[in-house]
Amino acid sequence: MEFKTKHNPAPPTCVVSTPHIDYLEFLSEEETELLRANSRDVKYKKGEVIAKQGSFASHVIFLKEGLVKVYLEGDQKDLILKIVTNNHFISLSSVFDGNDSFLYSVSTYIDSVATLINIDTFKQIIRSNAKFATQIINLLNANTAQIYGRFYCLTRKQSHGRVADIIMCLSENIFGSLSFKLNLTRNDLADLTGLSSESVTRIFKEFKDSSIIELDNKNIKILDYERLTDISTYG
Amino acid sequence: MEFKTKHNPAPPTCVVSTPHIDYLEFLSEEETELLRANSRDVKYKKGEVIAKQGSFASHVIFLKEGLVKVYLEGDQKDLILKIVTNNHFISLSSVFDGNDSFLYSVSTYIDSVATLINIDTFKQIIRSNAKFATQIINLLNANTAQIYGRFYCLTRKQSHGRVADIIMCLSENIFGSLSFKLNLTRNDLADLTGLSSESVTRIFKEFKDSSIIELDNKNIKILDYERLTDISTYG
DNA sequence: AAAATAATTTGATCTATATCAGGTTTTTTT
DNA sequence: AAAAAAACCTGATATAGATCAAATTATTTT
Repeated sequence: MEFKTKHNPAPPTCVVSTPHIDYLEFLSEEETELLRANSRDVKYKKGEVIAKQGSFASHVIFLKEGLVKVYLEGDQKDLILKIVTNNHFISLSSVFDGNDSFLYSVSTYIDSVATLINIDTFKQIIRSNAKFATQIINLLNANTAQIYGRFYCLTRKQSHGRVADIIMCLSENIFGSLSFKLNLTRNDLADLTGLSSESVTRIFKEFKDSSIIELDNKNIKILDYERLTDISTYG
Repeated sequence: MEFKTKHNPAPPTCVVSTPHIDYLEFLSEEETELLRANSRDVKYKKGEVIAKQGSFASHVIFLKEGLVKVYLEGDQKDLILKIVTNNHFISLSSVFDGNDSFLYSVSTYIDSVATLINIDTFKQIIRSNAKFATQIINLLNANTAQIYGRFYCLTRKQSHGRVADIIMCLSENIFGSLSFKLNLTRNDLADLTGLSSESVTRIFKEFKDSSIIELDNKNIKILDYERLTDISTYG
């Protein structure tokens, strides 16, 4: 029997997959109350912009419900940094002295609810509660690890590997199942993989023709996970 | 007179340009002593590997002297995440519960001295000193902002823009002068820009021919900074 | 249900940049 | 100083994936 050692275990490339966060766990009753008093839940419809790159970040955003993308805008095409699922912080990187503006934009894929937490309150708690600060550091690091993985994927892998990556990441981290109904357009997938929508189409078809996935309109089923992994690492 | 508003000020794409850090400033005498007792300075020669991706991170690395690159290894070509200059932390992202391994490799461009700080000691201080933790969070965020900028550069800009970026970043953040002697090979530059060394050569020549830079062997002088900026944003 | 709109597929072409191969210059070693 | 090795430059060619255009299929609106 072969003993396989996993080296370089690849971080997920589309989504930050930290466990759901009960951020209140590390706070005293007082602190919890303070945070509650300075938070507000806001509903967003599908496609709406929650945060705009460059604008003043007066709050930290926690995604209570929904699914959003976090992306960089620039003179060229947008760059999607990550997808964030419910019960995760979206915008911790703006908790940053001297530059209280959003580094990126955030918009919703589906109807969503976000908790907006006043940034000064949030900072104040970080400055006084080292346990909480440690947790935040851990989250920031998980985020960094994921961004690195995605950075590597988009700069070093070619089209087939990228598409394989995104299929696996959606399956594992968003839908939690080998078969799922994709509520993203080919264009969304193109944005996510950094390819053109035509290329995504073609590669999906190839995967289908070689029975790696089953594909019926928007329904995807992964048939050969191992081959997908191979394509991801070597393609 | 035109009033120019800078929007989307681009973060540096090659290097983390936080001010030099006196990380002891936020520590009590006791803590400073504790840290000192659990730190060690180590000398590295040019080209040596200071940290290896995937290996156990038993310490946090602070670069006291020198110049290093931080890069991801993978099945494809390496990806340089950043350059780190003296008096900066190199490996904060490994201060991360549950995954105490280096996310990346680090190697020196020139002879360097690193302070290796025991990771448990470091974590202990973070957990008990919220001011210090806040500082670390700020550093992590500065790092994140820089990685985003580089991510954007390498995935969205084409060759000319990338070369322009790297020239400007080296000038501003590493050498602090419009003319400098490059102690990096064309291959290093290729790695840094994600291009082939031949492409770097060609683009350097084009920039020279259109008097954007002066180029004599390894000596570079920026003649037309504005044009370089334009190329960076639109090229 | 029909019409209109949007998304997807497919094939043909184009293009930026890599790769390859050769010669030249610079740097290092002897 | 000569020889060897490394780095660099230049032109020719190859290629992955983008773009364009037109046809088909889904979805939304009327």
